[in-house]
Amino acid sequence: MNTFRGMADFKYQGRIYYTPIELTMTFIGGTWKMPIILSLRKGALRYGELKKAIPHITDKMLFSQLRALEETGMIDRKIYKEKPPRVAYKLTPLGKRSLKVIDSLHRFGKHLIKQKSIAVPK
Amino acid sequence: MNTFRGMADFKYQGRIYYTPIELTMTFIGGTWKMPIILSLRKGALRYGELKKAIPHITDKMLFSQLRALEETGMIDRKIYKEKPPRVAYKLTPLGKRSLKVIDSLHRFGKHLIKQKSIAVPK
DNA sequence: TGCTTTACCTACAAAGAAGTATGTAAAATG
DNA sequence: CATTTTACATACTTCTTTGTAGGTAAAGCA
Repeated sequence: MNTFRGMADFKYQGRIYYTPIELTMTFIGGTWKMPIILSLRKGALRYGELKKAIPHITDKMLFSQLRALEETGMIDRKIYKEKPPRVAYKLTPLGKRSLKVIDSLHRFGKHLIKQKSIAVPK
Repeated sequence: MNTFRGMADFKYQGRIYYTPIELTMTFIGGTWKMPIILSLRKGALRYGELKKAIPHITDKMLFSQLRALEETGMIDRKIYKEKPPRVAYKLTPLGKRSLKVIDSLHRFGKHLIKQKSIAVPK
């Protein structure tokens, strides 16, 4: 059986990657990162607005994925020092660039829906 | 807290999906499906050839992901009734279509490598 | 007849991602 | 001064994915 572990292609933040695709998935993979990025495509949103924009997300996932997206430089977190302290999240240039990729995944999904004759309400 | 579970957007093979992107990830997501698809882009390969083409994959993952890709119609499995029984895997038209998407993910990864100044050997 | 090759296949364990439930601080509001 | 709202934060559990470590069947070869 295959137990060989060869040389990694590259490292990022202590993790080993064998292909650029694996790296991409660290930035936009998982259930919630892409929905968050898509929600921000028209401009900055507050925490509560994101929660409304993404119907099924829990606080835990929203907050942890926002932190993850911040750490990788996909979104910016801006605190406005107003009377009710206000926080807004927006896409960085890198985040905006990822929209093309996410759109490609979205279009393939729509193609699948047609091809596989999956019923979509509305 | 958010315990609301609303209406699903659509169903496929008993699973619930809220966006076309989620559906796409069922077809090409996970660690190994995209490397397998990329390995087949130049033409059909046998099981053993795929194993050589994808250095770090185990038998378990190669075989289970080949089955998954077959089930979703991304690849075809052809058995040649020759003296040493021979099996070849190749992309279906749907599998070929996914190459565009995978390429988009690949290019974004390369962009990240440049942007984040990640060292890549060779 | 025993050994090798090809193409699988499975039980079990470990690791990682996501969900459940609950808590908190600071300011506005009644 | 008690209550509500906003924006988080964490402990714990469950679910899913991946890895480890084996095994098998069929045919050809020595």
